[in-house]
Amino acid sequence: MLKISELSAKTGLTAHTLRFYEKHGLIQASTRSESGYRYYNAADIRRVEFVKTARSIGFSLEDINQLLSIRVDKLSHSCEEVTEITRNKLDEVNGKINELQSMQQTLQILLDSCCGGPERAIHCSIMEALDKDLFRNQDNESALQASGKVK
Amino acid sequence: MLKISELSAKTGLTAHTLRFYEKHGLIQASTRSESGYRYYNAADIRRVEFVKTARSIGFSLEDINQLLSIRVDKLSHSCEEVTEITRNKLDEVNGKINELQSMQQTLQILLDSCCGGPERAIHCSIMEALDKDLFRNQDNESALQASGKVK
DNA sequence: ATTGACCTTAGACCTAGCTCTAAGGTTACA
DNA sequence: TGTAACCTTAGAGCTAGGTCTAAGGTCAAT
Repeated sequence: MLKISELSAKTGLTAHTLRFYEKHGLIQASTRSESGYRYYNAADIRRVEFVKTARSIGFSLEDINQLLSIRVDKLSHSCEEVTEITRNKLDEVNGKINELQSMQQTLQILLDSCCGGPERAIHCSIMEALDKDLFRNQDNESALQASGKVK
Repeated sequence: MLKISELSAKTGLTAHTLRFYEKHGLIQASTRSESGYRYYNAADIRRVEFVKTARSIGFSLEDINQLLSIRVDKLSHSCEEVTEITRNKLDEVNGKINELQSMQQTLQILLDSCCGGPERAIHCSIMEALDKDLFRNQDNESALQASGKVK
């Protein structure tokens, strides 16, 4: 049975975070001392590790709550339910990657278009691009190329 | 000279957002009526469009504040300053993409490892993987493959 | 018995970028 | 003159996941 600071040391999660997870229904100390101290047994600890692992993969606390309710009663749940949570998360991650890759491309085009030197910014092609709003549509690259700013 | 609702219609930003940007020093209505109504002239509008464009690329409001202070006095600033802001943003975006791609890989491996069917979750390989903490290090794929869960 | 390290709770604070509400003043049109 | 649609401000609320504080109780070692 571990006290909260010992569990904190074992898991790398702060005592604050452990209490926060408890408040949100993710974990629990199945025993409390008379004075109210939390004591975590082996099963409690495994549950905390599960949460930590799921969190490190990127699952939200809400996702994890769902996964945990499957975990405590696996007979009543199917692999399909687990894969659905996982697939939803993957879709979300893929969506974010696409957004970021779009930003990445635009930023790279901007960088390629500018000399980047000590010249005064009076004709800086990045500033011009932002001013001319070459990004109204998805056609950034061709718009910038048409503007003659890409090397 | 546009009133705030007209500028809102023109830019697609809400009046709330325009006031919010003003509060954060990004934009301004250079004229106010006697009763306090904001009136935006052509230069004000171009500045708002600049902010909107920069925002759509992913620059933070703080980045945009820096870009704007360059924009109003280009003679005192260099292309180098502009590219530094842009490069920092690109680095940040690349960092996020890397994180997300790592999640993506892990989630894909999990999905590949599970039947995803109506079977009871009692031996679900995703649940097992989360329980066994196969993600303590970066070696996710080989750990999962070693566990024999990848098809 | 005292000290210092630990534990408890409720609740405030943080980020970033909005989004909305309340309470009231202004303007345009019928 | 009425009323609907607009405008103003200050400030609260939202998301997500913590992070921290205050005020106080407990425990172990000296």
